Amino acid sequence: MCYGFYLTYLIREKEPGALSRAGEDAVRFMALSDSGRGDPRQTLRLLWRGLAEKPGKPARGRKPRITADQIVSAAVSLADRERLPAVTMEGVAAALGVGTMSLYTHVPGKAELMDLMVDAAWGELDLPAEPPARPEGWREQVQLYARETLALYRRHPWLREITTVRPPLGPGLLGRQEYLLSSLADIGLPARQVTASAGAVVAFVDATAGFEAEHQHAHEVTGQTEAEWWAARQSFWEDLFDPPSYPTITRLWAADGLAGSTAESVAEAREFGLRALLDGIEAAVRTPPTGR
Amino acid sequence: MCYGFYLTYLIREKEPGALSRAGEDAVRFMALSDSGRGDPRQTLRLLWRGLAEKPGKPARGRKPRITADQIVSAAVSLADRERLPAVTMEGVAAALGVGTMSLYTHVPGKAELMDLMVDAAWGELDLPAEPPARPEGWREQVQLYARETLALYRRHPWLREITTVRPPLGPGLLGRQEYLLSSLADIGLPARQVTASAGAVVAFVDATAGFEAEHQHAHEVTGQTEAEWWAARQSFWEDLFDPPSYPTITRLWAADGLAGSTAESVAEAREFGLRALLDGIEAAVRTPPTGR
DNA sequence: AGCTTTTCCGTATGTGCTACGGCTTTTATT
DNA sequence: AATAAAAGCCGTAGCACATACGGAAAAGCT
Repeated sequence: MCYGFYLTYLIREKEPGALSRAGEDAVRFMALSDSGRGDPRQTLRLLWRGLAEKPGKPARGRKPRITADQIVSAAVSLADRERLPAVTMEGVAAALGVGTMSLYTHVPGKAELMDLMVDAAWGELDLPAEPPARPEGWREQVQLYARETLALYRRHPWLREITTVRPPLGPGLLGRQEYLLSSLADIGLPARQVTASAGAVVAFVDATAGFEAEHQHAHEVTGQTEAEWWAARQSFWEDLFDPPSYPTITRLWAADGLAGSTAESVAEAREFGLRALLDGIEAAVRTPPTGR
Repeated sequence: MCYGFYLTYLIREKEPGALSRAGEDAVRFMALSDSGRGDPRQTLRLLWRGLAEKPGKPARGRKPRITADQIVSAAVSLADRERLPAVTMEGVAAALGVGTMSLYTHVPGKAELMDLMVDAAWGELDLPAEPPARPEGWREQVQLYARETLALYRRHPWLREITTVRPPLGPGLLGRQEYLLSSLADIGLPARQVTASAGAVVAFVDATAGFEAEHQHAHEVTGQTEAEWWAARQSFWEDLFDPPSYPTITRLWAADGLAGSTAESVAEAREFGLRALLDGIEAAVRTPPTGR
């Protein structure tokens, strides 16, 4: 999750000056869940497999029983249903009715499969580029992004479990970036702040959407409701929590005005925060804060 | 990462009405990296092991060679140096010079160890409760939180790799919540918006700090600089990127005004976003947005 | 000394990724 | 046709890791 500053990458680097040849990438660190090691060229070709379906292919050899697309969507539905740990090469292969190792004919490895899953998911966003469907003001456009992202995370809560510093350069994420940047490009900010504000929006929206989605799915997957989770920890309040040490928590607890379900509170924080963020961006348009 | 709405939990649930007895929690889903399954009681006791060092302990049986604290800090330094995947029970035990299985005497399992690591890390935050060291205005207090959090993530970039919907109820996280809530409790917002704004702040600050930290450490760990990473993907720009399909990205790229290193851009987005968020909260104080 | 309690840890099991290499299927060449 | 070449399929095996189990070792108690 937190593709926060992806756009930063997208924009900044054009320098063709290669350094390490890197036909074989250094083993990428794995965080959250892994994503993209191996030969980046190959992964890129897979990410953009929609294009470049080379037409005059000789097509020799055995006919493939499965395609990369099928593998990706099988993996995605597995993850949708049972979360990321359930996505094993065995499981995906079984879902397709082939042997485990057959997957490796179409996909370099699990990390690359993750990249493909991520980009496929982001590609689902419906962010119209043209006025009929596209909302009018930039605020509305950003809010559409926020809504779509929340819906996306709800459909695919596992998105949150895959890191993306140095994310897949695929059409899905690229499309998202284009949309957001185009929304913010001409509101009157200097270029630098266009990037900054877009980065801030993505960071906030992704974080809150991811959290909310995971929160909701936690119940479905564990079979444990939030109330049950708390109940199992009731001894905390009885034995360990020391009110004088935490006066504000205690006070707010006593005041209680907050009520509502946790889900509601989370949603409120999301709404409130996004509005505040947009207000702040708007203020920056009127009065350049740093005066750059 | 994204402890976003932790405070929501902390405040909302007091209902003692237990549901499932749950001496044995349902297997908790693992996201990002796992955290906390097993008997919550035992984990809680470990989290608060600082207190409750029962004084009149008979102290029978073999003397322990290691303590939970030692295990946690060994795990933390391992993670600091080599990231989360390097934290294996074997590795931690080896660092302490004991057999692998000895760890299980002091810690129920790896998931619980993660919880302990997380709470220990958050406990490092230096957030003074009293005026001498504590800044004056609430904005400054929140900014102090942001600075401290950024520093924390830089020290412990693996924090980002551990999920925390339903996080460990330990002193570290509790302390953080108390600080933030106390900063925002009396600025003039209704209780409900105190929670919302605190949630928004935590979501944003955590997301950006986590991203920035991971970004920086990516280089150190992989040995691959960002430039190298891009170089390995140069073929993307040459063969796959279609400028007409992404006009804004192309335009901003051409404009280039953004310059600076990616690290700078990330930092800018963080600063810009936090300022905007605080501005928005301040505006909400003056003019209740929903009028609740 | 013998008993109890607590800790230590070797072994074994299960899960998961993936390298390897043989096999099958399909097309091209002679 | 017969043979070669290409492409895909997948069984086996190796390795890494968490952890259940159970016995050995150490410390105090009676």
